[in-house]
Amino acid sequence: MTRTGASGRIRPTQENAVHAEPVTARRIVPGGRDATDVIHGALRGRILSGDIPAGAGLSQAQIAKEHLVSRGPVREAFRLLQREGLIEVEVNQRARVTDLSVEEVEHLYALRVSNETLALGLSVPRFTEADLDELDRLVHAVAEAGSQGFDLWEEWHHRFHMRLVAHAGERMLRSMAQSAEHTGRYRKIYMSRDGSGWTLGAREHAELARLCRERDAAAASTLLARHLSRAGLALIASMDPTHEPALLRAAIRQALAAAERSTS
Amino acid sequence: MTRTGASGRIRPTQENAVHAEPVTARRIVPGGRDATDVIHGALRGRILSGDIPAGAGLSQAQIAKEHLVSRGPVREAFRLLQREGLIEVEVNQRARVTDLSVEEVEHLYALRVSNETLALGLSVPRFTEADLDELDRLVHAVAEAGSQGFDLWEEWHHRFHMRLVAHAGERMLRSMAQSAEHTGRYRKIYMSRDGSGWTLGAREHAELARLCRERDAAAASTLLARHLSRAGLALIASMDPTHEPALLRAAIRQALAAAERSTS
DNA sequence: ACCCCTTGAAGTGTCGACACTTTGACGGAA
DNA sequence: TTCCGTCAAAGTGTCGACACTTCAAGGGGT
Repeated sequence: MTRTGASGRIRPTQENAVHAEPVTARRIVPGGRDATDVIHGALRGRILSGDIPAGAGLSQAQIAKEHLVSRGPVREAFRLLQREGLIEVEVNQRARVTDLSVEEVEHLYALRVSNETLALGLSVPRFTEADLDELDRLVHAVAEAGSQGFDLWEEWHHRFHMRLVAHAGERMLRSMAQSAEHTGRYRKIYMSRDGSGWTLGAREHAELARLCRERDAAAASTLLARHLSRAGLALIASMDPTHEPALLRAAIRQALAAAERSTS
Repeated sequence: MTRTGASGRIRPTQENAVHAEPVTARRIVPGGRDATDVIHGALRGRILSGDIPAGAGLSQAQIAKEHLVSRGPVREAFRLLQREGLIEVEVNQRARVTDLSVEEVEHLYALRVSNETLALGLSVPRFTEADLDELDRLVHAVAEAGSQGFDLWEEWHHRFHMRLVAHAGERMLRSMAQSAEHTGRYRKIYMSRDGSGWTLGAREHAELARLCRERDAAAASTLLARHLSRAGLALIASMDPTHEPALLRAAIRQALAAAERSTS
């Protein structure tokens, strides 16, 4: 391979991307992507989509060969994935894709319910007209993407939910995005694709957008809490019907109590 | 420097640790620390303690020289710090220590209030006798450390709060620990060391431990919410008296409403 | 005086090489 | 047969080297 050299930003050669990551054309301008970012994104996508299953082992050498880079950037990408909780790394051993337990999925949803309802309460009074229009557009995009496979739907669905809490500040956003992505991974594996969940979700999305436009923070928060908790409880039940999601139920109670109180 | 070679776990040579990280003897056995971990820990400590101030630039080469390693491990440590939000990195430019805005501090506290009260509610019924004894011990340790400088106090204080929510699962714990550490950084800078905050905090810690022992989840959550929110509001006020912490107030309302409701 | 260009030092991204560890297969002893 | 030591292959942690980028200081032309 030709030496790319320093800051050796990866040239868009045909040979790269052996795994041909579709890479949904995110932010072209604001901040160059180095090899680490490319590999991190590729692996993250493959893990979250289930392409690389939980428990699988990842070898630095192999990933490096697949992407035609040396092991340096791969190691850095691994560290990012490790921090995100997507892989586990022991010194001198191959990295392994993490396998979330029912309990962890439950906790992830509890965090989502608690944080996203909170953030939504803050966001509603701050939405601009442009935000609200964007929300409506996303509602339609999600509905349309629903007929074109899970991955695309998940992508738009995720954007909708992130937009909903966009005014909560970058720090909270990152925290929430992380939980949301993790749950997405398991949704794909456990949820059936053609249940009533989709159409029901679509209706709730539209309703959420409407409540935001009416600046009804309490109602919107309540609906979001129900929306998330129903999805979470269904996912948990499909993973292990005997598991009793105490924390998630507590989070739901907390969110509903807060919304209810804010109306009075 | 002698070649350490592969898996080249850093030997405890005298020459290493130019910066003589005191490294509070954390987990000696479970998982060897490689160079990246050592450097990450050292830098994290120096940033959180304020030794390296916000806005400062960090050069890979310089850090590498200080720790007598090559730039490889330093780069990996930087990735970790970046993901934790402690430094910002642009391609081809030196890393810079992040400077949190009042708003971000507020959001961090909002997350803490929301998540930690939730987690405490789950933990209270699950505490073992050993847990409760450990809590009492930590209460005393915090009080004692209070007379020995901020850093030590912060260390024990942090452990107390983490113990309080220890039964919430590793995933939630990590999320909360991160918020807590960030806020700690700013507490050191902005809070006066010898105010009433310390003794007041100590009394509340003891009270919290007592409520846990009595398995009064609602009262404990309420107290924790007040404890955190008072600290947060004071810190925010000292950073920028004109800032109105809407989100934090919302989080407090949410937490209190949830606790109140769970009693009825 | 001002502006542009060169230039060199400091710094970054990446690579290939080397020392060491882990793993699993093989073969001999019990 | 089962168990344990041997040993090569695969894999990991780290290093020094090189290509490239950034940035600020200086010098020449206008």
